[in-house]
Amino acid sequence: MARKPPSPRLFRFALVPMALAMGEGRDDRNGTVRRRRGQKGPTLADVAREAGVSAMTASRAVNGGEGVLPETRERVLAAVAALGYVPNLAARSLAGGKPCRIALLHSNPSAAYLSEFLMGSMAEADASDAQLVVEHCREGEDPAALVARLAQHRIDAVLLPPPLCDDSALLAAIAAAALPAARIATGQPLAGTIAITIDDEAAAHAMTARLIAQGHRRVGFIAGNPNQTASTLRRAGYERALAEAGIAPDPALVRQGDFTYRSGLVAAEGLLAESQPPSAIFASNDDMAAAAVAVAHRLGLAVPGKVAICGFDDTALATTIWPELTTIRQPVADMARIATARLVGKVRGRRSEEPDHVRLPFTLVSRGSG
Amino acid sequence: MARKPPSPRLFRFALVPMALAMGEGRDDRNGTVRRRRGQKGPTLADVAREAGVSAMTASRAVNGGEGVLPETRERVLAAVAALGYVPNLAARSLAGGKPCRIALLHSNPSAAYLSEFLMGSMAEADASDAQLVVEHCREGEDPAALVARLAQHRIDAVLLPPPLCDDSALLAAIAAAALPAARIATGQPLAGTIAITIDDEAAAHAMTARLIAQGHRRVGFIAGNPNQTASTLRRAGYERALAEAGIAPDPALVRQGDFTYRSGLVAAEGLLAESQPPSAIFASNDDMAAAAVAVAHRLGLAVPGKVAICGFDDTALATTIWPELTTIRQPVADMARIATARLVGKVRGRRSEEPDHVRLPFTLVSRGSG
DNA sequence: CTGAAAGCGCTTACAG
DNA sequence: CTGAAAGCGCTTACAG
Repeated sequence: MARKPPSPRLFRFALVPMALAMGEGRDDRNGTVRRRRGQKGPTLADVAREAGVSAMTASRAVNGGEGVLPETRERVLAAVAALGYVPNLAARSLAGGKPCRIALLHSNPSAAYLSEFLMGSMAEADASDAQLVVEHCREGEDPAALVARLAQHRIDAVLLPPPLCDDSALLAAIAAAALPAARIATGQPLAGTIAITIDDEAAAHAMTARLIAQGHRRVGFIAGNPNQTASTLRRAGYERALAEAGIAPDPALVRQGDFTYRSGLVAAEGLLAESQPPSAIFASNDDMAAAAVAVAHRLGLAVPGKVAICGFDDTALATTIWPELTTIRQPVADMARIATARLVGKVRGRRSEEPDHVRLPFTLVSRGSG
Repeated sequence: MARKPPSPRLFRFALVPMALAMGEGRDDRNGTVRRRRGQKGPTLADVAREAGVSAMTASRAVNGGEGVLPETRERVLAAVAALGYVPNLAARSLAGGKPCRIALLHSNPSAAYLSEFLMGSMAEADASDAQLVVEHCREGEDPAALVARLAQHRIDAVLLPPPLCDDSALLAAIAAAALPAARIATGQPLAGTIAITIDDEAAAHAMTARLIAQGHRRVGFIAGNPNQTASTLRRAGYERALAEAGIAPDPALVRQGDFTYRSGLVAAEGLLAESQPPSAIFASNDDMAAAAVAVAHRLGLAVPGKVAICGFDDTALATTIWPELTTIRQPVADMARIATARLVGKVRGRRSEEPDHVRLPFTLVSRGSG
């Protein structure tokens, strides 16, 4: 016996609730409807249904929750937890319409610095739904060409770790392109760009003062590459500490380095060959300090017994060699994280009351070398 | 005089072409239509219009171009170039429905290795439209908890650089979760997982054979941490080279290290204190080789004059110290790139005829130390 | 405070 | 070989 077709009215009743039950009116009842489901986990719609609200409200609750009744918000968050909902970033960024691509420009691939920097940047980019792109700048590359390349890649902002943070030609090209930029660890913040630094002068002062407090009166100093503005600040900190202790600066105790181990070798050899050699050497970075340690050992000088040696940066090398280096640690990952967050804010047009220049605290790490 | 309303037919004609001319039926003629444009550059639709094809065809031409007339393809590509079109990754991944999140798991943050690894992985992830997530594994973390965390983050596959590539408990948990994994630089490829390696045995053999060819008969060896399978292979290569040269192995010339500088210091001191010290030392990594150089210098032994010293890995340290280390370079970035590409292929269900184990060529880098 | 609708830019079925 | 339509999961305007 043939079944009677349902009346139009009944049919509609049967259809609507089912569709609703399936979620967002999707039609799963027959094979004629095309489906394409990429995501494995639950979607916002699933969360909304679970919480008994609209997708909109669920979205609002998930993102900050502004303008949502606390009670509603709780309900949505409970659904999120129950379902194990994780937002689909692609959908979010497509719908949001505010893509944000940030380029990390680097020329001097100091691997240790770069990897810590990347950790911070990537974490922040991930959290802010921004995309991080790493761009290597070739030595002496034309800044204009570089900036053109960035435009081609739809870069919205740039992260400039040292030494690029102090490259004035590059800075000018970036400014000309009106690209937001964040300079990390520069010694010379500029108006119009974000600068995340530590107080290099204060850090160098602290290290030198510590040495003086230990009784050292002849403290040698190995300066960093003058192409980095932080070098000047470190030297200024050293000189101020000396002055405060009433120690007359001795030009013979200051040598120019360029941040390389080689330059540290030369500088330390010079310092330790002085007729009145220093009893302590403060190098402007760890590579040069490590070189000083090597020279001391070669000369049979105990470290720190005969000569105390301190570095700056707390790179991997500081804890690789023996004795391990007393040095200054910068919170590189945090600096990168903050710089990235600021840039995302700028790109997304967030109105920020925060100052463009952020100074993070450094740490004097006391280890065996001095 | 009032205008006559257009006939229905005319109206439709007027509407359709205008909409087409505006692109994809968007209606820009009055303010009542809501717009929301996130992207700054041209879209695929713009390219399609410029090339006089449908968006579909433009899409096909842009992606590989399978099943598109060469001529059509050329036209689309010309439009891409003319407009400076760059695909919107968010849209692509949302529509593609094949999101791919790859986690880079690391426990031993050898910064130099990690940053080079990241460069390769990020570049490939970017090109493949996959998302790279960096996950740090705490020392002795419960593998099951880690894998659960990965699931929570919707990770589709994992990248395992050393030493995690050899962590059997972790490997088991990953296998249990059916997560595709790529092990990089493991000494022991396994069925079911991707392994990207160099031939550690051959590399160590080459280095040792070179030393022997230089006239060294007493070649010391500092072994690596046994928790990395590559350590065994390096030692095997050293022993084979000795055997091939007819040199009887001397147990006094082999010391156990653990890849740290400290362990290299101890091993080198032992080796050089032998009554018949080696004239060359081959350390299983650069940190230990650098330590050996330091010990030699402290003992007043010229490097390589009195004792030649070689390392393995070509990390930043190899070119930081003086003399610079002769060592073996692994193409870390390429290894990471290939591993990432393979993983993306697996996740996207690409049928691959390629073997699961890929061996890349290494390079013996000859520098000043030996 | 909450929701129905449209849309982000692209690709996947499905047809020709 | 090519295309019109639907849909990916989410958010933005716009209304209540």
